Amino acid sequence: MKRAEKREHLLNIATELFNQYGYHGVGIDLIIAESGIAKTTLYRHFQTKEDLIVAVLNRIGEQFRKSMRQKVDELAKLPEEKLFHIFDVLENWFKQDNFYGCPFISAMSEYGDRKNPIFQEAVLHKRLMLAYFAELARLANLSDPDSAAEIVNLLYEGAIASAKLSGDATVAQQAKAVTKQLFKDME
Amino acid sequence: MKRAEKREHLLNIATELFNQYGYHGVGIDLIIAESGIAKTTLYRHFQTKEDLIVAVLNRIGEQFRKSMRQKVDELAKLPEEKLFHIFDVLENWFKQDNFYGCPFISAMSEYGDRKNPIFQEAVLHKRLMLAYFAELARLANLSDPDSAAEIVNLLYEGAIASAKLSGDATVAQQAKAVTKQLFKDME
DNA sequence: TCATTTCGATACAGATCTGTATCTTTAAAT
DNA sequence: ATTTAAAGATACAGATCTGTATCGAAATGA
Repeated sequence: MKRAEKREHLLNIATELFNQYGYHGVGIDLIIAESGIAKTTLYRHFQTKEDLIVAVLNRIGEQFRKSMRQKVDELAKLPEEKLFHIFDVLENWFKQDNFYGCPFISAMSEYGDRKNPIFQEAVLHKRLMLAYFAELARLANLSDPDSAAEIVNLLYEGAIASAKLSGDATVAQQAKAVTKQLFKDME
Repeated sequence: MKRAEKREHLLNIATELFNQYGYHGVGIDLIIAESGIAKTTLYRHFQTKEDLIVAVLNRIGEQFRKSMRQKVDELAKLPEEKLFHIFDVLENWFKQDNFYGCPFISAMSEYGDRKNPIFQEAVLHKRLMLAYFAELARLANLSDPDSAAEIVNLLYEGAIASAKLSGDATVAQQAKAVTKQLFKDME
């Protein structure tokens, strides 16, 4: 395994463990045990545990946003409909076996200091998601796309929280239905 | 200080610390240092740290729901309007200096096993909140109060997450406006 | 007043945490 | 083939965690 591959492998393992057991709930020792990579090597790639967490969040943030864009583009026949399909993507996420809630929300819970780089990485991802919603709202020809994006964001965050709480993926379709009702005739 | 008072004092201190720094982020030693109560005494009241966390969640859940009811009742002139005023209560919560997000959401993040009593205590509170929303939806004469409650719950949870993320309390009014628009003429 | 009992302060036990130092092995390059 | 550099395994350091054991003080009851 090459150097870059080991870094990727460490990030994959760490992501899974953090998502399931939380950030404080997973120690470096568990990550190296599960990954089979030496502790020295881990600390050569990531100077501290916080650096590792930031790297994990940065990576899954990029992956999530890219995947969201792709799946929305696949689902939507018309650009105007893309905004609604984010909830179909959510629903599939909720149905996955390794859905343990939003890693960014969890990170903010455990590292609540706004100046902490972990918190800021979470804020960055959420702001990029909000910007994406505004982009889709413009494609839907909504009169106030920024305001629409914030409302969609409320339903989006609410759906994630509710799905984790109830274990019921259908909340995504509820959020979708509300979004449709709100923006059906608001061009 | 009597025995019962010490228990209350411990719960108050623990609540504040857990909310600010997270559950794994606060050790028993910090709680006893801040409260000025002996460790022996703490462990006489709460057998384990998890028991303490469950007690904290149970207590703030009861306080929160009771306070929510009282404030909604004060704000609403008509029973039909009560459903909307939950977001005014939320807004005041968001504006407080010691708002660090929802303690129950944080608890579920850190103790993600659904069988964990901590997780279950969080689920209990959220289900009681949902039942309260349904109660208010019935007061508003909505045709499908249970379904309305679930929609309100999405906006409610979304507002909490967004407020923590952005530090902006106005999301509560956005959620309120959306709720009004959705249920204005749906009696 | 004296015995009993409850409670508090402290030290400690044992586990676990992050991060480093040491030493061996492997790989690469000349 | 020999030197050099990188990487791995392991042990360890020092801090912190939860929970307990010990011992002294204070309150209570007869």
